[in-house]
Amino acid sequence: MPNPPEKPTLDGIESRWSATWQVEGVYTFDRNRKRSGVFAIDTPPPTVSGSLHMGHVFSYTHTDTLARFWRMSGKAVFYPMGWDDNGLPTERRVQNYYGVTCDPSVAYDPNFTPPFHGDPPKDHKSLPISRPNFIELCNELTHEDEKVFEELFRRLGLSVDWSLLYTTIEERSRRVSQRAFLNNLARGEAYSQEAPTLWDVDFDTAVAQAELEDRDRPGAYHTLTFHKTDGSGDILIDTTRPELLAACVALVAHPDDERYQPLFGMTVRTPLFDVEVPIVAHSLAQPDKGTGIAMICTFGDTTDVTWWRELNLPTRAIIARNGRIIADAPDAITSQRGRDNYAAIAGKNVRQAQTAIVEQLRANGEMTGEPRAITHPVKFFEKGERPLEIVTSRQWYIRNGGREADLRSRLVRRGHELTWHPDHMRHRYENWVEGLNGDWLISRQRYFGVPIPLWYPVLADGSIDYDHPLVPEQNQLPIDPSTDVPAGHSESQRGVPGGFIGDPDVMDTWATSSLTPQIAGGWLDDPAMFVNIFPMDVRPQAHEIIRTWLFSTMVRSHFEHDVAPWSNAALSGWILDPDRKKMSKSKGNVVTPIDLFDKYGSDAVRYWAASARPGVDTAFSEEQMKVGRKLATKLLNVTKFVLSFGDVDPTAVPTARVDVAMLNRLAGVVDECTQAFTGYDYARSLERTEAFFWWFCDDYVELVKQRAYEVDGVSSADSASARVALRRALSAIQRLFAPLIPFVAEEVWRWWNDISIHTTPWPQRSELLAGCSPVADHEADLEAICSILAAVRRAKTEAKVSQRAEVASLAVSGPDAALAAVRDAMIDLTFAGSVKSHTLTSGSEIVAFVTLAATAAE
RNA sequence: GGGCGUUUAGCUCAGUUGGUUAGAGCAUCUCCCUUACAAGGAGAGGGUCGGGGGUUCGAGUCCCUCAACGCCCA
Repeated sequence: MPNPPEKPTLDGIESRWSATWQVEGVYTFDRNRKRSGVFAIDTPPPTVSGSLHMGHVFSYTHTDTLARFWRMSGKAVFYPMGWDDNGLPTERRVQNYYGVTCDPSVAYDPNFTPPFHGDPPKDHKSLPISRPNFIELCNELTHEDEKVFEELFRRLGLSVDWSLLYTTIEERSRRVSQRAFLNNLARGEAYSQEAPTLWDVDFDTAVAQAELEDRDRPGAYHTLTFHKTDGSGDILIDTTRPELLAACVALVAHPDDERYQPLFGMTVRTPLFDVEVPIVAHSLAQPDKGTGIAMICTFGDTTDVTWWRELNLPTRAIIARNGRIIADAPDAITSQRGRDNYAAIAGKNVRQAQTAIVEQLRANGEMTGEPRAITHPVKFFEKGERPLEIVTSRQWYIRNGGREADLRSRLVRRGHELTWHPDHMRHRYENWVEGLNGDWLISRQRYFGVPIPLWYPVLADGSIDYDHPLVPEQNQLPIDPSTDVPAGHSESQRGVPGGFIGDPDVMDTWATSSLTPQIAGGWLDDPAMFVNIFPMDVRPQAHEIIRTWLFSTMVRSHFEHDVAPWSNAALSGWILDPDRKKMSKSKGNVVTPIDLFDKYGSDAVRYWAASARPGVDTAFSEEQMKVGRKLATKLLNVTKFVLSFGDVDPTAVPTARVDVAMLNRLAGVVDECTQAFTGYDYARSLERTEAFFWWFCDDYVELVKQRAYEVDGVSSADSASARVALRRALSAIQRLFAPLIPFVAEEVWRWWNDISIHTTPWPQRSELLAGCSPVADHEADLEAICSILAAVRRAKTEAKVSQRAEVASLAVSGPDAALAAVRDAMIDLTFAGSVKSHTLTSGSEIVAFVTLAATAAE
């Protein structure tokens, strides 16, 4: 027996149904289902050290609607959650929160307590602590942050199976990450190399190409005078980095540049340092930039690295990892004045060095004119504050096609195997892969991360043999080579000749998060389940991390499984503020999701999110949330109305023309929504459902209400038709809304059902129309009938009378087919419009003449 | 500089393979307390579909071109 409450309300439905879903295990993944019966989602693990914002709410809602649709469609949905707590963002947050820094030279203190828990005073000088203490704090704080995240996502109504939760630093992830790396190593896909590396001097770590960004920075061209060694004069070059003059190894011009063609092969002497360098030709030199001839230094930018490599130039590095000029001058500087000039910049940072060099150049007359200010793009680590330098260091790489055209094209083809939502996002992937210019640098000189699981032999002379790393046993994983010991060795051999030393580095966060399908899916722990979920169905994510997360996941899967890790990639758009700017903290336009849940309800916020087309940047709109709340309220009320007739004979069949027509229209909506969701277009499904729903409430329900009530003059058969049609429609409508506004859908469903709507099958055309006679053109029928209803309403509105006012006579004329439909619906039109008498006559166009009854006031 | 996207009503956006008079919501205006719902309902006004050119019987939709805005990559 249906049991709607006396006063339906949206208050408290989130907490009530969240709790019920948890208890009933509504979202528990059935791990016995075979691959064809599974829909598997590679959920993005949010960075827990960051804050929760509307962007999360927005994109995670999109994924959840898909999960719910497929679950109702009979799939076992693999929908895990993960927390990305690994890596630099967590380190930074821990430093700021507790007022500490990690110093590996400090000894572990088992009784350590941090000086602060949040908001250290501004003048606090951060306290150096040991690496184990630091990692303890990282784990402690991320655990707190994760609780807040889980609370938000539960409140949002994500249908994740929380028993599948993983974090990117936990034991399982470290094991998967190290195992995958060792597999890459064994197959020759990972290698270490001493090479020029992009280096952040503040974070003191190498960074990868994918983490770079160009930022426009002010700079200045300085015109330097180089002296031809044959004494035939000087050459002027423009540079923005005169401080690297001591690192100059050549001058370069374009091979087609007629101005410099005669000089190729000659040598010049550098200003200040008197080093003889060749003049070389390379097509990357830009004739229209400055004087058209540039100095090559080791290393000022990535072009220098290319020139150095392709032209086989010597190395004269002068910048240390701390961003300062190293103490010892390159051997190539031999003149006394050169060594004196170098001594004047040694130990300075690059800005100070530039000032000093410019002074020296001026004093020696080797700079022409004044520096000319320009703005130019400079490479930064995306999280960094100072320009990257390039230093030479030993690092680990995973091949990604950046150095092999063959692999590159195979990875491009892998991208073609995906269905992209929206489709044009495929170009981002292709552009990125085709533009790679080096392999993926995965080692980071940091602390909180998955260690590179290797040791190296220390040779008799104390040098380290990087070419023959010692590899752990698989059952040892995960290891920390700074505390664990390789097989056949003892701790006493650490760091001594004839012994070993652990790799001090950790892997980049992406090197682990590129394995989320393997971590969440149980690659190592639950291979029986893994074959049932992998390759997964969909990777939902933000488009700005196609080059990092999506691509790196593709690389790992390509190597490990020789397959694309998913069949679909769904790229979410951004949230824009009402001025079409990307929402950000600094602009002060960020709204807290919890406040919006409190204000409008989770369903209303989801409604706003689900209204956005897949992949489209979307304006933040509280107006849309208000509309969503209205919709939820309407669903409560109309459900109460439909259920107010008590039990309905399950064998009853709709017979009235308008009832069958309505169900046919709804069947069409069901088809459209099924098709839309199958194509990942939750927004279209919402739009179609919603449009139908408002028509259903405003026209259909108003038409049949009196008949359903079985007021005087209505037969019980006609009444039964309306009641069963209402009931069938209600059931389908609630289920169509369930993926989108799951709380209110569950609320109204449970008024008359025992099982959760979210595990109830998705509606079907056949159930709506079961037993109904076929109709020729239900849309024409509905349009004819509703046009008469509208005409009656318009007449009353224009007369400024109540819609209850009586119609003395209604004269309808129109084509026979339309008249037939109107005739069959006349009982409804009569009650809905308070029509006292009517006539139906043939005509060309359907048209109604409405004569209102005289009222007492007139 | 290369790639991609967007441009439709005051605002936010639909408009699928070209096909009646281009739609919705919000906002505005008018009216109505009708027993599912006033956190509601009925109705109205509002657009040379960014500019220009072309293909076609027919273009918001296809082609060319220009412009503005945005994003990704150099």
